[in-house]
Amino acid sequence: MKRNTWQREAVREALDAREGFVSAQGLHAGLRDAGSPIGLATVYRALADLAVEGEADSLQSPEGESLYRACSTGHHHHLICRNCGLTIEIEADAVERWAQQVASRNGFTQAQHVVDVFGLCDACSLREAPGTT
Amino acid sequence: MKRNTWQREAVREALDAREGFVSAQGLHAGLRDAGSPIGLATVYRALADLAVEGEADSLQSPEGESLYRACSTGHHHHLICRNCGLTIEIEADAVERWAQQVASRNGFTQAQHVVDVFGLCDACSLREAPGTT
DNA sequence: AGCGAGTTTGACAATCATTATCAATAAGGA
DNA sequence: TCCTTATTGATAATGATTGTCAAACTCGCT
Ligand SMILES: [Zn+2]
Ligand SMILES: [Zn+2]
Ligand SMILES: [Zn+2]
Ligand SMILES: [Zn+2]
Repeated sequence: MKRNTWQREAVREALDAREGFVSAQGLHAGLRDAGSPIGLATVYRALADLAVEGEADSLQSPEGESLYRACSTGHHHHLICRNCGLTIEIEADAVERWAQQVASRNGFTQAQHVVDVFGLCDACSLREAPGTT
Repeated sequence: MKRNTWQREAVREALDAREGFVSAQGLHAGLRDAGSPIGLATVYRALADLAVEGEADSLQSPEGESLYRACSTGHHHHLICRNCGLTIEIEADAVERWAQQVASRNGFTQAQHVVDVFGLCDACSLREAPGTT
């Protein structure tokens, strides 16, 4: 049976408190800094569980790290600033349909998909673009 | 200046010979099995270069490995069988436009996107589904 | 063909995120 | 409260990827 521990709750809360995506390492560091004695392995486990249960979204950063984020509800995708990490959830039925179509049209079943858009947010764009340096 | 070595050529050819995506480790193993004395680090470097030069596509497997594949030309996405690795290149202007739109509509610039569909191919679907096992 | 500066290679060490261990702890039903 | 057993966490192990650096090689030049 699944038990309730303060650790799992702590991870859930820490995740909720974040704006964008965080790595397990990052979240653990944050918790430790906040005084929690929670262990690293536990954070990994808790995040993996949350992701399975649908309470968290997960994706791979370009560097290969697994990133997590508290997930509102339902299936959606993300628009992520690769400079400051700002994340915006986006829904796009059109893309969902397209993915299904592409899959079945090619004889594929049990289709899943990875759809994420990375870029520079409004604010960060200004700092990168101006100087034609 | 960039020099031509048999190693780089070997990697390019080995990659062309593959059907789906391969990991650097996998490609290296294959080359070694074929009798080549090429080093692992070199394969990593060659693949990274090919990816930058646009001669290879790269993506992260769900397990976090970097996978590479000889890339025909131009920007496109993939439909990948998560059982046998069969890969189909797909183009979808609609998705490209959508990604751009989502980005700019939210003030993002320099948008890139990750769009891949995973599923079970025709053949693999049969072996997984039948027995309600 | 022979030379030499500058690249590239490759064996091996170093990183680094993630997973496995496993004894100690604590959750929750009886 | 007591017992069973899931969970925790310090630490070791794993495994992919990158860094190191001397030796080998490329290629323009003579
Ligand atoms: Zn930003
Ligand atoms: Zn979707
Ligand atoms: Zn491709
Ligand atoms: Zn298949």
